[in-house]
Amino acid sequence: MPEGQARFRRGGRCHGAVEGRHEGAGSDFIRDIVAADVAAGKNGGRVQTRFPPEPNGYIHIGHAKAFLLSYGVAAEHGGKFNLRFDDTNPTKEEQEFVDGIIEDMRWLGVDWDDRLFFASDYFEQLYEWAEFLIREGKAYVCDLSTEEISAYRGTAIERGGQIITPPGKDSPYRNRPAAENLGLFRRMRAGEFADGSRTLRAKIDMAHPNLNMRDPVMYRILRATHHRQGDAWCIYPTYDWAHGQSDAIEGITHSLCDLAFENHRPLYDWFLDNLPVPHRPRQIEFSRLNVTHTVMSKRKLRRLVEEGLVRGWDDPRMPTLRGMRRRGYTPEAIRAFIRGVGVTKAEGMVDFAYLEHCVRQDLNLRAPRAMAVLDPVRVVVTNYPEGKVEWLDAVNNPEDPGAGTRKVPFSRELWIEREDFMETPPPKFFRLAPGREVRLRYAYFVRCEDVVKDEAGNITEIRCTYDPATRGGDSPDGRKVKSTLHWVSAPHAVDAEVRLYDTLFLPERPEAAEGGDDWLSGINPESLTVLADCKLEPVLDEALPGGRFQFERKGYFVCDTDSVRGRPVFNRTATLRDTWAKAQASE
RNA sequence: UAGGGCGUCGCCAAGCGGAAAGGCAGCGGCCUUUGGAGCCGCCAUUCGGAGGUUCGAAUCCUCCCGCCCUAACCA
Repeated sequence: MPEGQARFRRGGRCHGAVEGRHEGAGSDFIRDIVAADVAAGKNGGRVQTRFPPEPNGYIHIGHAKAFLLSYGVAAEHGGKFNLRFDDTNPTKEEQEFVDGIIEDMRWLGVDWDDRLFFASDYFEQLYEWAEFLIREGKAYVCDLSTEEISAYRGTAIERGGQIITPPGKDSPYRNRPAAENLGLFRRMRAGEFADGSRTLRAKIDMAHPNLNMRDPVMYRILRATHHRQGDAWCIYPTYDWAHGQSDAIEGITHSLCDLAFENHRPLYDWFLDNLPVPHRPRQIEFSRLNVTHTVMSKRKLRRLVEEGLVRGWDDPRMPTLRGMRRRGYTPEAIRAFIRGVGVTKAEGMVDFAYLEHCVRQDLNLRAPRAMAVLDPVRVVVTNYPEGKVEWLDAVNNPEDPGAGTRKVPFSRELWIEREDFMETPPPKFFRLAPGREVRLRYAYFVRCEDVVKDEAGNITEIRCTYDPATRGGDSPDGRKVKSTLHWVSAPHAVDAEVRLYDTLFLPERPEAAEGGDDWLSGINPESLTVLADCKLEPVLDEALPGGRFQFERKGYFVCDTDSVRGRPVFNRTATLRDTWAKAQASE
């Protein structure tokens, strides 16, 4: 089990302070089914699951829900988890994505030992089983075109404003003798026919109410170089024909997939029932994950990448695992999020705020703090000696005493956040203002004495005096200040670029936009803000890409791979909760 | 239309005939050298709707309504 051991089972409602949801995987209808199967001794009490990604793109947080579920279910029963690439369509699949998916899954802490498989490894077995079905009179070679197959299947048509679903019609090739089918099928494999000219179809029931059962296609002729098989094949199995049998070959006991395949389950079962398979897997469907303000289909994500709407699959705004990694999300936070949303058959849309909550909760405990001024304005401490520098003690993480302390340089000239000063402050503004005293974190109390402006009226400098008796930030006379500001010593500041992110889409449900490409119109033009003139305290110059910090009062940030020595780049993972900003926004 | 699913607080989600858990969001307050964190409190007389069965229903039955999926030689 990846995290924690406690299981929170049905009927075992937790009475203590810690509820199961936070400690273990919790329970859900799938775990209940699996537990019942184990209890009933099915499969000899064995549990084996799999995750079958198609290597045609990078995986996203929705895929994480799927493989974390399958991985978790197996782990909870001491079972096995397989990674199997579903590479049955050579025209769309690439090695690059195989490598990327493996990397992303490992990052999330998933382990499959030596059980890395490819559906293409089973092509020969699948072929043999296809011949078996032909000999049994349960599959036939069909010469109908795509359009004809669709028409014969009984595709829905509109008649007088009503949609009618006509029954299917048998293909004229449906009753070819087995021997003829066998010959034709072998010639299909041998490459004697043109692409798309024939298919092998299962002979099931053209009147079946479930369209998937109306003689589904098992093989199509397709001359394309496969990323692993090269040009060894010119016929390729369809998903329906490959999937259940691959599960059977691998000894999968519980084949978990999303609701889209619920309609396919009768077919999944039919193949297994009609073949001499070594094992009988069981398919169970659950609802896929949706998160507000983003899109979750590989097709759409690919579109964003290809049209340059984002900077790549690993753009920090993307819901891809590489994007989230670059954004600074931790594997632990993602796992907590997936655990938290649960597993059901109800299709929902999880609030992005919940994802943010999960990262904050994790990072609050682990991220070392540092001071960074994102939008700097100069402060001169007029009564502080010129040239003097003091290295003051700062706590690295108030949530973790073990994180220790560090030294922060203080001097006469400082940077503070432009928004932390107001010449004419509104009633609830606690920060710096003319005549007002505030605390500079870990340093001194300072009082604003004067403001210097340029001819345009912009503030160029805030002049303050400090109280030497408040060194470290405490006043011996018990004097209180209303706020504490973060700051950076100007001569010691590290110049940096900081990238702020907002949701990629403005609407909660971008895909709800009517038809076509309308979902693209929901793109947030301000999803990325680049701050080129930020001032960081010295320790941050030593940050390594991937290093996460809390910039005090500003949020969680991660060092980006674009960083160079002396000019670090940071991505904002998430803001801190900000009740002041909220109060202002509600005015 | 046919077939398959789903409908419990703004968002997730427990609940499985004895009578509405929890988390997120929101709202108050306490505390605070991060307007962060933490802590305390509030937040569904009601479970898509209507009937019915029952001493008792979110849980069982009937009908109705709404939403999603499939109708690729994609997965």
